[in-house]
Amino acid sequence: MTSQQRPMRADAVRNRARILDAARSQIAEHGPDAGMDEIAAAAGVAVGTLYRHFPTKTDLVAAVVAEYTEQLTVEAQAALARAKSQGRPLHELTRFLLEVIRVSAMNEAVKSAAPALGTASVGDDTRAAAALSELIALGIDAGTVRSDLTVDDIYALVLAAPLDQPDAVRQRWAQLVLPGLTAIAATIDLDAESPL
Amino acid sequence: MTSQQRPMRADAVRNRARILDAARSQIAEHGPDAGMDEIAAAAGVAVGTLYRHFPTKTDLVAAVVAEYTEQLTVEAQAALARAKSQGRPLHELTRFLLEVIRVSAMNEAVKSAAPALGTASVGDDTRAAAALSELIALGIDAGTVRSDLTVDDIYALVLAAPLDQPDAVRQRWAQLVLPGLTAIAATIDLDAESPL
Amino acid sequence: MTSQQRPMRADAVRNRARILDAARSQIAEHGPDAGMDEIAAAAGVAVGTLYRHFPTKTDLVAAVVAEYTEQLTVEAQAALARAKSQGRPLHELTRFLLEVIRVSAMNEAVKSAAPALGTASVGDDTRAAAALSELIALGIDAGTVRSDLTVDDIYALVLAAPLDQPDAVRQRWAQLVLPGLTAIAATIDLDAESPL
Amino acid sequence: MTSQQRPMRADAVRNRARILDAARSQIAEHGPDAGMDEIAAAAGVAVGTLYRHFPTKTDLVAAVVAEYTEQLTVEAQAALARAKSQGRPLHELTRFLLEVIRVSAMNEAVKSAAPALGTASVGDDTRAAAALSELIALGIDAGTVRSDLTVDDIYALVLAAPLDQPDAVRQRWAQLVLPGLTAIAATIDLDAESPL
DNA sequence: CATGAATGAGCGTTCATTCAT
DNA sequence: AATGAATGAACGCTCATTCAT
Repeated sequence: MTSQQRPMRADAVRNRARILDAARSQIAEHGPDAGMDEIAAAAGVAVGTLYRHFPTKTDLVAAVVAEYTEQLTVEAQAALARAKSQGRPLHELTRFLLEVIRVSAMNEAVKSAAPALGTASVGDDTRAAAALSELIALGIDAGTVRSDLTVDDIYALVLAAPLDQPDAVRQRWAQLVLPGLTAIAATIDLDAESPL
Repeated sequence: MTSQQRPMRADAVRNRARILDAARSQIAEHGPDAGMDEIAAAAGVAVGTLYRHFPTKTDLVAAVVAEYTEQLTVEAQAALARAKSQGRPLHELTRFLLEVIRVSAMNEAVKSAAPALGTASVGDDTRAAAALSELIALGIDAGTVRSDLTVDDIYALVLAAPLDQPDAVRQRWAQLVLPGLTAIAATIDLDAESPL
Repeated sequence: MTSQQRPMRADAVRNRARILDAARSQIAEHGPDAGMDEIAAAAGVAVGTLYRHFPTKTDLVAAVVAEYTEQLTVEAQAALARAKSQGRPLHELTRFLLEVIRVSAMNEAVKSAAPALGTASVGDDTRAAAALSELIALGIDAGTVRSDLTVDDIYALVLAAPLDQPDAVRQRWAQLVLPGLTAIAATIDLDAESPL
Repeated sequence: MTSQQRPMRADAVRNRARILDAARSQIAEHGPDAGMDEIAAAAGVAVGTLYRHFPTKTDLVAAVVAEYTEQLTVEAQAALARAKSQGRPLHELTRFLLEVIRVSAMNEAVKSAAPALGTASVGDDTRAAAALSELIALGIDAGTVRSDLTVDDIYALVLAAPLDQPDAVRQRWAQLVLPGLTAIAATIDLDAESPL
């Protein structure tokens, strides 16, 4: 996949990276309507070069999204590894979500741009899903994570996070949402209207 | 704001309503890129007429969003009224959020379109804010709603709801998120890693 | 076909005509690669106006070609009418071909552009075909036109005429080719190598 | 012209031939818009190599056309040689034209591409002209070829032949056109409207 | 010398907005 | 007041040509 028949030329590699950086920041700044010419200019290359690396705009956005999901995977696997070695799976799950919304801030517009362009959305990465699934199972076994939590729940929360908001808003969002992942949350009766 | 210098002519009123309906459905269907010509055609008027009522596309989208926030206001005031007459503020708050995500489903694309166009976002309606503020206060007094909850929290959650997802996803989201609004949620120590 | 639901606005009619004129001359001058912007500029309108009248370049070229085939039809029908009233069908056929190559000179590049753009080619007009068919029949009956001549032969010759050449070349071409349409031509034995 | 200062390297010779073959087939298949990259790929070389041999696209097309005119020359000289040894110059002239339209079928797109690119057109080859001139003179002396026929007439006919049509159409075209080259054709009075 | 990545003017087309009718 | 034709900047993309490797 990432291997090439021939190694790419050094300048081509550099240009590809610069284009991806430029695309990420331009899309983050101007939304899905960021122009290819502007992305190219921001990358310091001509449009033709951009198109040599990414034949269509959809391809370019897909590549940016892929970079982002790769980050998710790395975070998920690291969280699982820590939970295995040090225990505390709920803590790791919490930390994973906080970390995700942190790194996602720059990628928000990218994420919202993706569906509009027909690109596979965030959350298709099976390696990330496997790691999260195992992490949740550890938490449920430990009795700290609510027993009906699924990987899809995590993805839904990530997709619904206010990633484009300032850090304070995102932190507050986490404070409101994270309790819902704990074992105790499942026991709350919202209709009881009693202080518990 | 909603008052006019002169009463609008009957046909102008009708045209305005038809344009708003058309705009809502076109934006919902085709996203923020719905064209002014298509909206005009769907409304059964010419573009020129559309521009007489809404000088720019941004104005049109703002009007659609305003219609939506008006709905929020109505819901919030009804919830407050019920809480006052029947008690159970947490229940009403919960019900409000569920209702909001229900009516919002049709408006999701509209909401996502708004920021892209520089329109003031959902949540600026002071009447809704007043009602919610009072409702939250009732709940805190009753000891069922978490004591640090604010109106902005509610707006943040609404903005972060997966409104464009199927009903099942939205219901699940509510199950995960609503516990975070209760008094007990504030007592959970996410780092304790104990079953509580 | 040429009727409209509503009569076009006067300026729209004028613009359509100017666009067709400009398209004909630009395509004649620069070949099928004449740019839409240049055509629009030559017509004194903006590109958008051009696209309002002709949604794609193919449509524009098709319209230019249609104008040309309409001319062919008129010529063919006039030739038939004269042959009926005055006799001399071979003379009329000859005159038709000469007239066609005369009016075609300006349209040559257009004709060559048409196939390249997927437009139906010259020669699809059934009214012209009907008139020519009848004209040929008259000539064969009179014993002056070769008895195996068909309408397709005429079209083939028109398509093969050196329309883009100067008038002298086209006249010479006619001198060489027209004898082949006569009854006597069919009697020539090219292999006999005798003076006849 | 075809001589070189230094003999080309063996691989350069091979590359030049492969490029010309590729150019001929690509232009024949995709028309004048065949891309330099595609031609290079079809030739199995990189674009840079293509440009080393032919500094511009026009040069490349000119070379393809030159190859074609070389074929014409060979045919014309062979026809002349046969007419000298065996007599029957009209037969040879006829055969030459039939042969030309046969070999030209593959080159039609090339020919039509040439003018569009500003390349000198077919018919500049003086060796072919000399042979044809002599051949025509033989035919006039024999009394079988029309006495006013010139080499330019032949070229005009070749350029105007429906080379891109199926074989049947081209054969029919020959049947219609060849009589016009005979001595007898010059005697036909198109206006007489008599059966001769 | 060959390679193929980079260039950038130019293309066909779209669409928010303006203005003559 | 409504109409819809006209505007033109901007878009995604192509391709003949150049030049670093």
